Amino acid sequence: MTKQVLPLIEKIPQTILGFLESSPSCWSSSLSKTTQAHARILKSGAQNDGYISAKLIASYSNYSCFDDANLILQSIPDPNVYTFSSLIYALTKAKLYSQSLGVFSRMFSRGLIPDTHVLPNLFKVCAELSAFRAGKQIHCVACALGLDGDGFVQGSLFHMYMRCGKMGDARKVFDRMYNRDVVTCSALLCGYARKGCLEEVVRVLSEMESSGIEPNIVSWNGILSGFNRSGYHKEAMVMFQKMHHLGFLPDEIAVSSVLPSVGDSERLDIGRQIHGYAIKQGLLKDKCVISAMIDMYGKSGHVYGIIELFEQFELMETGVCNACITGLSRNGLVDKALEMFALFKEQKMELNVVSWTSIIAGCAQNGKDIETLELFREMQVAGVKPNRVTIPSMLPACGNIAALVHGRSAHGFAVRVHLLDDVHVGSALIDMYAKCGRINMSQVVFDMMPTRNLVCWNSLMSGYSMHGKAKEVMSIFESLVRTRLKPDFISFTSLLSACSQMPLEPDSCVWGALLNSCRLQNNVDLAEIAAEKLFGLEPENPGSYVLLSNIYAAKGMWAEVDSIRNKMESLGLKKNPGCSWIQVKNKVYTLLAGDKSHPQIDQITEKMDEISKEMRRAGHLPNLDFALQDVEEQEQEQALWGHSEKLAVVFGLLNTPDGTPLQVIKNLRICGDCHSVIKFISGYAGREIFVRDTNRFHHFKDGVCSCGDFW
DNA sequence: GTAGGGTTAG
Repeated sequence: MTKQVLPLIEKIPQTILGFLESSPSCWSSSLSKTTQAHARILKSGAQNDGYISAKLIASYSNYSCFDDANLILQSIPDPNVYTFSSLIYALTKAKLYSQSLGVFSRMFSRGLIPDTHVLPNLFKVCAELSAFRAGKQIHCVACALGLDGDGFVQGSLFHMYMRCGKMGDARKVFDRMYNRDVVTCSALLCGYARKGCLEEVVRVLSEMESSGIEPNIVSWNGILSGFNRSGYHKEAMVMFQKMHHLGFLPDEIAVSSVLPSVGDSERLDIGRQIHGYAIKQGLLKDKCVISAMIDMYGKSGHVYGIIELFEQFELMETGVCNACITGLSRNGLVDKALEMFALFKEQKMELNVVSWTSIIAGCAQNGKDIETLELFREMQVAGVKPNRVTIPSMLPACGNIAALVHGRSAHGFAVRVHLLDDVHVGSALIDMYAKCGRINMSQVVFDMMPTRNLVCWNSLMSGYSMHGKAKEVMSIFESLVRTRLKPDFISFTSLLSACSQMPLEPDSCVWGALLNSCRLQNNVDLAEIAAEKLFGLEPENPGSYVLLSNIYAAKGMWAEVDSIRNKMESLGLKKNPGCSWIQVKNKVYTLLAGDKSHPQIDQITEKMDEISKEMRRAGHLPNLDFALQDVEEQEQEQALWGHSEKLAVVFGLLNTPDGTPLQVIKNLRICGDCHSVIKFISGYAGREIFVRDTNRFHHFKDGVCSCGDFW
């Protein structure tokens, strides 16, 4: 019997002592033994004894019967610290942290004083919940009770502050600890590395040396992983070299901890040296080393490195395959990545959420929007549950092609699995809704976020700016300035595109905006200046040539139009073909400008004729300023009717029930003629029509457009 | 009954 139990036993009546002296199996060898013991206790009237009830609580908790345990606690008229602490211990062990804290607060409010046994449990709870304030309060209680010199209390307290990232508090506890060993020192080293404090790391190392505590491989690996995980790449590489220099041979863990930093710094030279070292030490059998090495080559743009390592590694291991998919997509080889992914499926490889998210992100980042959505569906069919990384990876694809239905269902999923607290998920939703024309939903998502970072604010501002809502952008910017966050380049870009002060050196975006205003104002002279700047800044972008040519064409300056066309030809630049997308019944259809091979072309032409006649009858004439060829009027008119956004809208009219809103996206700017035709259709056909072009949103309703005919 | 190290997805 321990010292603590003996005084308790002296107070226990004789009948109860009988239970204690019987073998432990009588209490807790099975749940039924516990229930039997419970029944006997109730019969003997011993249930109100603090120690006996504590043992019962511990036994019930052992079988996760926390309700029974709680009931016992509540039924005792006069529970003691030991009774409460047995439940606190059990709940903490079962990771029911909030409940554990709840029991503690009940205990504390009854005036019971925590002891050196309860306190470590409480600090562990605070550590797991990152509940720094609660932890600090309990620390104060411990100090007031004079219990903060206890080794266990100090150890758990130190751990709690470390987990909460409070290095100052952790260090104060550390300095008072008498049982500092290599384990505690390693934890401290890792904590400082996570904060990027190279100086502190070096100081702790020298303190260890002077107090005769030798750092081991785990200490070094902790330093490496700490620096690496928080993005201190240079520091991670410095410490890797230092460790090697001091004679510690980096092992598998050291190598896989430092390689991500090497890749992020694009230090292919260092990466190759580590590769050589890994071969020499025989570390290339380890799956983490292989994946990290593949990842390093991928980040450094060395595709052959990826393939070579992948082919050398004999095992088909999920992590290694995932690293390959990411490495290939990162370097634009998304088709190759898709090919590999198909092969993995064929070979019945175990594909996890990282595998699916990797290929989904690869597709989304390489313009394969439709594939992205298909893979997202396929993933769920395969029984792999998307997570907080998958959702923000696939949402941009929904935004790009305005696949509102898919975006909404991803939103619904995020709600069901409680992902809305995540800033990445939130920002991606804000962006998706804005691009799908639902800026109000963007605002709703933003308003409901519990915490917001700069990306969330920027997404909302760029959303409003895309919708031409300058006032809103400015008022959001003002609110942003009132927070602790600091607006960055992106915030200012949204603000600038919404208003026109300009404290920065104009870049291609600004000159592009100016060129577009010249088109609106028919200002050829200024347009030529802006276009010249753009030709210098982005000589390979056909957009600025086309825009200037449009301005000439609108003024009937056909010689200038020709000269621009010749210039483009001599530079080998081609006008991007006009292309629009529309979603009909969950499927996205692509329509190309002037495409006469479309299966429904006859119906489309017929419908267009009908609309054209109706328009003429209503007094609208086609706006030939936007026809870009110097040809006869009738031909020009036909070219206008071949514009992809008109084709898409008419296609939508034909293939959806009356009254269904239509959603179209265009890869170029919408032309003025299309704008007035679509405005007309929205009234004539009674449809709400959303058209998103490369930089603006147009919401047509009852013959009017949200942009006020100015874009 | 406290306490240290790894890869691949945004």
